[in-house]
Amino acid sequence: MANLSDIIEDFIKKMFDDMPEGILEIQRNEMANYFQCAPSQINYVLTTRFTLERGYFVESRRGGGGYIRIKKLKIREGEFLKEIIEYIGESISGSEAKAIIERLWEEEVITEREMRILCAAINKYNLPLSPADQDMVRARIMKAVITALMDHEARKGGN
Amino acid sequence: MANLSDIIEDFIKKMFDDMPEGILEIQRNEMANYFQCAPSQINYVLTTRFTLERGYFVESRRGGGGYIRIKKLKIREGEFLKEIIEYIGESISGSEAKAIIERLWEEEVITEREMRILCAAINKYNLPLSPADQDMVRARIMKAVITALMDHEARKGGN
DNA sequence: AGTTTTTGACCTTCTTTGACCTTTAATTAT
DNA sequence: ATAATTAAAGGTCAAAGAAGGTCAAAAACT
Repeated sequence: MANLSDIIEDFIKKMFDDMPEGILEIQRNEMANYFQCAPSQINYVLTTRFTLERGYFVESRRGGGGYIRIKKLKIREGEFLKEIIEYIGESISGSEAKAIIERLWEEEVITEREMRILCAAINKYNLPLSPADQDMVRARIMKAVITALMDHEARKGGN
Repeated sequence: MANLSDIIEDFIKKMFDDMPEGILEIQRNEMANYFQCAPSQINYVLTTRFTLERGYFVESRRGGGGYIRIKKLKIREGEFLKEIIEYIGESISGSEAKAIIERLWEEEVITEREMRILCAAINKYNLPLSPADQDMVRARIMKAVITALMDHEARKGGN
């Protein structure tokens, strides 16, 4: 984990621990200065790690007194899994799939054990197919599993 | 006598001696440089020697700060799950796979939820491939998942 | 002959940097 | 007071850099 983007990502995520509201404001230049990097690297981290699919919403304002505000989204039980299924679509890369699985765990939709099961099932070394087929099969597996989870929840809840 | 691939294999395996967690990270180019070989030879060694069947799990990431992570799976000898993996082999039909999953549930190796997750993952309707490929991919997924479960249990159970 | 290993050319993904741009607030000049 | 200017943010985009991946042909074993 030697790259700066990951370090910045972790740093920001830790800042959320002190923010019970789940809303955080940062100054781009201050942060860039702290990490001794180009300011645009902060944007890079935000656009690759703090996306909607990963459960964050980013707003900002320029000019004097400007800021970047990052909100950690609270999931809406009923629609959360449905949205993820839509996001997955027909094909998904290994790294995106992994991000989704991690998010499901963070949101406590799946257990750690289940996370491991899923990661194993979609790992490219375990899917001996052409890259394009891998992405397609991965999307199918992900959607099937999430659908199964939804069904399970529904049955439990409705009895 | 020993060819380069064997030497690299041994070298990597020795590196595990210093890693009590059984998780190792290497740099492909660094390693290729050390052994004065083509970088792709490292991939060759990984795909032929560090497979699930041999008890390893490989993940990687490209780009700056990229890496190849090799996990030596912790598996207790003589475990029931190991027999199942052998039984699965290279290819398995949907009905056989389903029977195995149900058996795992009956033996309380997996929860009901996990059973549903697995059944969804290996269902033929979710694997848009030729029948032969389906059976092969299904076997891979089953083995990967069972291996992940064994590793998870072994790590949890205080090594 | 058949299988395994080795090599190399070419590809994809992810990160970092920098030059240039836009928006907003604060200050200054009229 | 208002308009013009300056300062203070943040934004964009493309190029360069830093990994790792793939595939098939050639070479070396058995």
